[in-house]
Order: sequence, then C-alpha cells, then structure tokens
Amino acid sequence: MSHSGFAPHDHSHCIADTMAAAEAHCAREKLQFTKVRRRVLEILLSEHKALGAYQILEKLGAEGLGSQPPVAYRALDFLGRIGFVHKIEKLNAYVACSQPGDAHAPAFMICRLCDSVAEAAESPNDGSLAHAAQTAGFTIEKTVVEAEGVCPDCRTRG
Amino acid sequence: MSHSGFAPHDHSHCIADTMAAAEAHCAREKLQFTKVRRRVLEILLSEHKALGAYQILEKLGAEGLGSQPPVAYRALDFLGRIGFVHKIEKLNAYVACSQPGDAHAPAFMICRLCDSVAEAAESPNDGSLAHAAQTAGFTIEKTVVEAEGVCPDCRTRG
DNA sequence: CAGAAAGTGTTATATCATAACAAACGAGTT
DNA sequence: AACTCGTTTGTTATGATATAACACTTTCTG
Repeated sequence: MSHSGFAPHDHSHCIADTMAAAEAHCAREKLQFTKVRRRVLEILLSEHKALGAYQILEKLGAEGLGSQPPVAYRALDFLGRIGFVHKIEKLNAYVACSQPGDAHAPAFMICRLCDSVAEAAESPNDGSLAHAAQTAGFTIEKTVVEAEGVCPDCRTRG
Repeated sequence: MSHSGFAPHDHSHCIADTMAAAEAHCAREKLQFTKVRRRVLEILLSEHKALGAYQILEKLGAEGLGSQPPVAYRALDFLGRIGFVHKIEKLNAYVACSQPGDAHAPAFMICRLCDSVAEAAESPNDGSLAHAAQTAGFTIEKTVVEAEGVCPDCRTRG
C-alpha cells in the first residue's frame, strides 16, 4: 500500500490487493475467511469512507447474507482482530485498513464534508502523548488518534 | 491546574478552583451557568473518571434536577462547548477538563482497570499526525487522542 | 413591562451494540 | 461416509447511547 491518504489511485487494484492479503493472512493463521467476512471487507474497501454497522448490514441483507445486527458486528469484530478493519470512534463507523499486515498504531483524518477517511501511520512511541504517558508512568496498550477537518478535495472545491 | 495526571492531589481544592473558573468564564461571556449545568460539572469533577450521560442523569434525577436524557446531554453539550468537559469517544463518556480555559488539543490516558482518566496537553501542531495532515493537504479542525492502558496505581497494585 | 432568546421538562424515537441460544457448517478423524 | 468438536451463522430479544420536536418557564434586553 503505497498511495497516501487522499491522493487518487487505482482503487480496484487496491481492493484486489487487500482482499488477497486477507486471504493469505487467514490461510496462514488457519482462520476462516467466510462469505460474510469476505463481503464485509469488500464493501468497506469499495467505499473509501467509514460505514456504520447498519449500513453494512443493509448491503449484506440485500445480498441474502444475513440481516440481523450480530452478523455485521461479528464480521467487523473478526476483521478488526486480524487488523484489516479499524473502528473510527468519533463516527461509530468502520473503515478498511490501508496498511494491513503491518503492526501499526493507526491515525485517521476524517473529512467532515465528504466523510472520506484517510489513514496515516503513527509511530506509537513518540509524540507528546507517549511522552506524557512515560512521565505519568502510564502504560499505553492501544491508541485512538483521529483528526476531523477538511480533505484537500473538499478544500479545493469549496 | 498544576498537578499532573494520576498524581495524588487535593481534590476538593481542584473542584472549587474549576467551579470558580467556570463561574467566571460564564460571567465574562454572558452565558448562563444554571443549576443543572453547575451540578453536572460538579458531578464530573468529584469523580475522577469518565461518566456516561445516563450515570450523570441518574445522579441528577436523585436530586430532582431532571430525569430525561436531553437534560444531561444538553448540559454536557454546553460544558463541552465552553471547554470544561471533554467526551472520551472510546468510552462514550464524559470527563471534566483539567486545563479549562486554555486553548488545548486534549489527549487522554484511560486506565482499563480502574477507569480513571488523565488529561495531557497535546500540542496540536506537531507530532506525526500533524505532519501527515500537512503532507496530505488535510486541514485539521479537531482531534481525538486517547490512549488506553494501565495507570501507575493499578500497575503497582497488580 | 413586553418581547425575544435561552433553558428546561417531557414524550417519543433514532442509532449503535451485545447477550443468549439454537441451527448449520467446516476441518480433522475414524 | 459418519462422527465429533469447535467455529460460524441465524434469530430473538434487549441494552446502551443519543437526538428530534414541542410546550412551558426562566432569563435577558430593550
């Protein structure tokens, strides 16, 4: 995954790549990459933005793949645990990971105008938060880093 | 506010200080620091942790200050707008600000064992996120920075 | 004081998420 | 192929978080 954030790119290519990576990951780890899980990841990849669980569920339902909330939440939970999907806490919504496989502390830029979401790699062990944690004696296990603002496209347009 | 994060401190003093600061702020800005708003801030200050809106509402209700969700949400919204309360997105919960008045991009350390929350000041304009945003041409308006982990007290105890 | 603005009380409902249990499926074994 | 254990899915029900809308009251302002 080399394209950055909001830059235009061949999206069908990046969908295929990530699907293949997920396939490979599950094979390696002996995890089941089932129809529902596969489809949820595809849906998230084909949108370039965060989707709510119920939006995903609606699409699944239209295809006969389950219509009750737990179906979507379980798939999202699975994809989150294997690192191919992240939750955007600010939006209560979910996005496909753009650096799957890498161990990374994800950081997100969320456009409040078009709802697109770009992921930036954060190094977990620098920055003022890490410094403050060290000073306070706090052990960081997970981080949520999200910036809300305006993406370059929307800025240009308006 | 000089004590840092998880360090012990004279809490009644810091409650009084912040209440006075809120009082003064509202007077300056000609905003109404009403009974409900005052009480919500007091409740949040007297706990040193994040409370859900419904937990706050329960306490309000016990005192005859309104028992329906909008009462709590409106007070939280007001206190958030004037910068005396922050929402912890990860927990869907609210904490009193420990640097009220200062313009600051808050960052939080959340102990997953005791639920205490400490606020660290982040400088919004450095760190890898700000750098990534600049590179991408993204304009940051607000940030959510939250670290989940174990606080020094819990680490020592267990 | 009168009118306007802001805040509150209340009903109803939207939105996000999980518990619990039964049925179906999948991978490995006999 | 049938067996069996663990995983996944389907389904019902409910819990948890949050807001819309409107009537009423309080507070501000002229």
